[in-house]
Amino acid sequence: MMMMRCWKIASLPSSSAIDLLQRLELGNPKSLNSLPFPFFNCFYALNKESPLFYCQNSYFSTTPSKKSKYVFDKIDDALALFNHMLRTHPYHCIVEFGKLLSAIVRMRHYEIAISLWRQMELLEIHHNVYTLNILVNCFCRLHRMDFGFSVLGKMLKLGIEPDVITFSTLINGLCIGGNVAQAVRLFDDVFVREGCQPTLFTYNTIVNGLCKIGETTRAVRLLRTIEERGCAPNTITYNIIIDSLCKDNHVTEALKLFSEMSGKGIPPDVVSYNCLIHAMCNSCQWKEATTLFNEMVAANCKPDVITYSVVVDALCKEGRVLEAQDILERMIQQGIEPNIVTYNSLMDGYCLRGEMDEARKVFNSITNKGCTPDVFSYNIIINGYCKAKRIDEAVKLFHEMTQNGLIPNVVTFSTLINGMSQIGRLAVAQEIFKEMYAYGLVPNTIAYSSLLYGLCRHGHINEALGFFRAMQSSGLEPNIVHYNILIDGLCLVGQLKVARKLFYALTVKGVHPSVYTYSTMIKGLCKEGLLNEAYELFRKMEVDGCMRNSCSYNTMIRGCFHNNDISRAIQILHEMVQKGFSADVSTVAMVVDILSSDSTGESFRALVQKL
DNA sequence: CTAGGGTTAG
Repeated sequence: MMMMRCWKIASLPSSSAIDLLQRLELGNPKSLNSLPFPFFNCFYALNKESPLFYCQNSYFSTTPSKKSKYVFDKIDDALALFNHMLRTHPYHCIVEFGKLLSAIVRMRHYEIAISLWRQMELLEIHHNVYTLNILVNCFCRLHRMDFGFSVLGKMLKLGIEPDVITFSTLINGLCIGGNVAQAVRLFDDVFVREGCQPTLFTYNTIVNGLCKIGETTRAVRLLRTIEERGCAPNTITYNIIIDSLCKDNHVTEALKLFSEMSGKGIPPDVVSYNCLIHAMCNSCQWKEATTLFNEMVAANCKPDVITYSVVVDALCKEGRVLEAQDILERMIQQGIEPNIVTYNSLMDGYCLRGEMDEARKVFNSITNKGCTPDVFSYNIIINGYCKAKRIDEAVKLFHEMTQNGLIPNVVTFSTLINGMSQIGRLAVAQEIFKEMYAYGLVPNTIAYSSLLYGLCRHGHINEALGFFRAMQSSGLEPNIVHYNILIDGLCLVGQLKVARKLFYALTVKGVHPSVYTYSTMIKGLCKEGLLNEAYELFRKMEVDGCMRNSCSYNTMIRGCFHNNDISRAIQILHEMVQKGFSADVSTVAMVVDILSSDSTGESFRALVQKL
């Protein structure tokens, strides 16, 4: 740590280091080592633009400049400072306490910030609008809007007038909880009816809320309203909408807004480019992604760790892990250190290819690279082992993560449940499902579907139906994946009639069948020899607006083979090839099987030759 | 003190 401190100071030009210290009234660098007693570790930054000044085992005896803020690398250091401040009499001014609370909030320790806030209150350290706003924000982040609004009441009782930040924070809280309608209502109440002046922060919060619930069109309308009201949108306003348009697959519109902002003199930044590059990479438009990358460099927007991580992730998802490795090396050459997200993407890339030993190598090297595996890292590698049917290693890592102080989440549990379901260890899968509650977690739709899948796949259809009803009683709305699993499970145990009934009831339930639903139903019908009905459904699905994919064709062709309708199989095979799809492994296996059989092989060959 | 971008499960 000592070395690190020296490096930090040494990395500053000496004149600016001394200047910095003088502004902090801490004397010259040497005096740091002779400070009275080890106390706390903290970074003390003058402001965003200033270099960080690392200060270990020291404390500040004087009040630093107004713009300064605390940056801690450990929560304990923040607590040590707090305790120190409580022991100092008379107390530090509330502004200093506010800065400390704000540093804790930046570390996302909302509960701790609330607890310190309460301690201050008990010690009759008077809060101001700043510390009250921080408290509001903490409750908002913890999804406790009820308490957030109580703080508003408290402010009024204390005679402290809530300001635009108080309301913007509350509006943001409502948006975070998906309660955008209420957020808009609060906005109208405060800023329209009461005639308060919203800031761009307030508008951007609403724009973001609308985008996050998929109301991008409304967000664009709000962008126009903001302009009409004489408030100039900024880069962030545009970035929020550009990102949302990209995620909705409206990349053309996103690009339109992108050029619009430049035209208005609102400069795109690294975030704007990252959103667009992300969209291009994910849709395999590599040429466009490269153009944007070069453009951003030319526009003096330096690609950052997120830019490179986006590219690494997209390459990995395409199975191009070696190219991803190249990018990773290039980013290091450019002086940008990969972070845990970059390594997680790379690791997942190997997992997706089933190359678990390579994935493990990445996992094991994370610590050496100066990063710490997080819950994502463990979830990714656990999933990799589950998919590779190496369940023991998955379980071992689950225990390892808890030993390392990481708290498994719903994804961890769902992954393990699915892994156990896949290999038929249903009792264990059910145990893990129950274990979730012990961790204070609430299973979501995916957690339910993981176990539902196991029950169905292994023929426990009645248990599955009961479990499905339990999910509904818990207030979760079933989606198409649940129905796909149930329909498949019903077909598997020969309950075709029930499966069919469920299939035709989907639209009434307001759930749209997916390509997979059709394939499942077609497979089920073929299994019971109802080839004509299956074929009718195969034709009808596109009429109903569900485009056939490779899986649909393969399922239908296998169904034909299964029912010995070779000529129909060939007809559909022909159509499939014309559409640019190809036979999958099990279809090819069936074709090979038929070709090698004496009875049908001959006629099959004859028919194939006619194609 | 309030607003934006990248990673995981069915």
